[in-house]
Amino acid sequence: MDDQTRMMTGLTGLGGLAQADVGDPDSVRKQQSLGQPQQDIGDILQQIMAITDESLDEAQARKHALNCHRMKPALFSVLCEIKEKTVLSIRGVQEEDPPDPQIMRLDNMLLAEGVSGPEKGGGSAAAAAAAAAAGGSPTDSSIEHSDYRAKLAQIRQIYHSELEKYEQACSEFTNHVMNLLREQSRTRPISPKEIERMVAIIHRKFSSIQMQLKQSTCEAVMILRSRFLDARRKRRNFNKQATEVLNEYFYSHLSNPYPSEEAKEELAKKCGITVSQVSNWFGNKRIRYKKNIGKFQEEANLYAVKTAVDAANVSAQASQANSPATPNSESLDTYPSCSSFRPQTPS
DNA sequence: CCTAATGATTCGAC
DNA sequence: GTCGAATCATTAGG
Repeated sequence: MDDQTRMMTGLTGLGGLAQADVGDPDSVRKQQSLGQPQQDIGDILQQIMAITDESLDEAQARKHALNCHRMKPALFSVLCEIKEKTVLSIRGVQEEDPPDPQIMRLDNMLLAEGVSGPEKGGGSAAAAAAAAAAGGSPTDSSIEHSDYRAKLAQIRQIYHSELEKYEQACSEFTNHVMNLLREQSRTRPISPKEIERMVAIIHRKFSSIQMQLKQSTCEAVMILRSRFLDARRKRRNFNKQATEVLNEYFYSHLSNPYPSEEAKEELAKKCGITVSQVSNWFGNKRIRYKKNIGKFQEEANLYAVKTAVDAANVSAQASQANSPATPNSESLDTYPSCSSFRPQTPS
């Protein structure tokens, strides 16, 4: 008990850590059970206290002596343990939290947009598809496309350079702190675990900064995208030839105006538009025709005649010697109820 | 400027 | 996935 009080008086003024050290019943028990080495510990602590009053050279020498002391590792680990129990247990509770759903969402979006991930990846492909669906002349869509791509590349570049900056700063800072702590661990009870934890704390801080970057990048992409989508709505009417081809198909298949995938592809190629535009066109055409058959009567007759003439020409060429060409009466049908679709046209 | 036409989008049903 | 239907947004024509 004598030594205990001596230690306590020696320690007064060391601050919170020292208070905690002696206050912890565990530490008291440990120190008491050490028996003889208590003397050594007391001495060491006295010496530590005295260091502040000494000259730099003296202190340095003393520090070295302390570091070489046989009891140093034991004392060090005890102090680390106590510190662990008191201070760090409070701070280190919320570590290893699962990946933030928000940051995962942001990551996924950036990946999907082609901002993060492999160079010139899916994002530009998506943009290409969107641009292709934009319609109008091919030059127009490619202009929009390249515009979008350029803007996206710009965002991408900024994102990556910022990210790199952050990562560099993070690793620099981490190294700095680690070196500092390692250096200090020679005179302060700092366990490797604590250093590890500190690194984790730093990384958390930096990743929260990264999340802000990701968030603002996502916003930028969204704005770009919405602008692009707005641009997409700036439609162009199809050219006359394309409309003609589509109408021809529609009125010659009036009984079943549902082109197959192959037929759509064929029409798309002929008209210089995309398959989805062909689908849109037929969707619109069907509903609008059905809504007002009368209005489309004239148009229907026109195309019926046209296909009839074409068919007549073809059949005349094909079977000149065969028989007196019979005009294709079916294709002249203008009412869906009368016309019957069959794949009779020589293709 | 008003209106019809038209290409694209969205939504619910299948 | 496609389809019909309603709707939006732009274009074209008067």
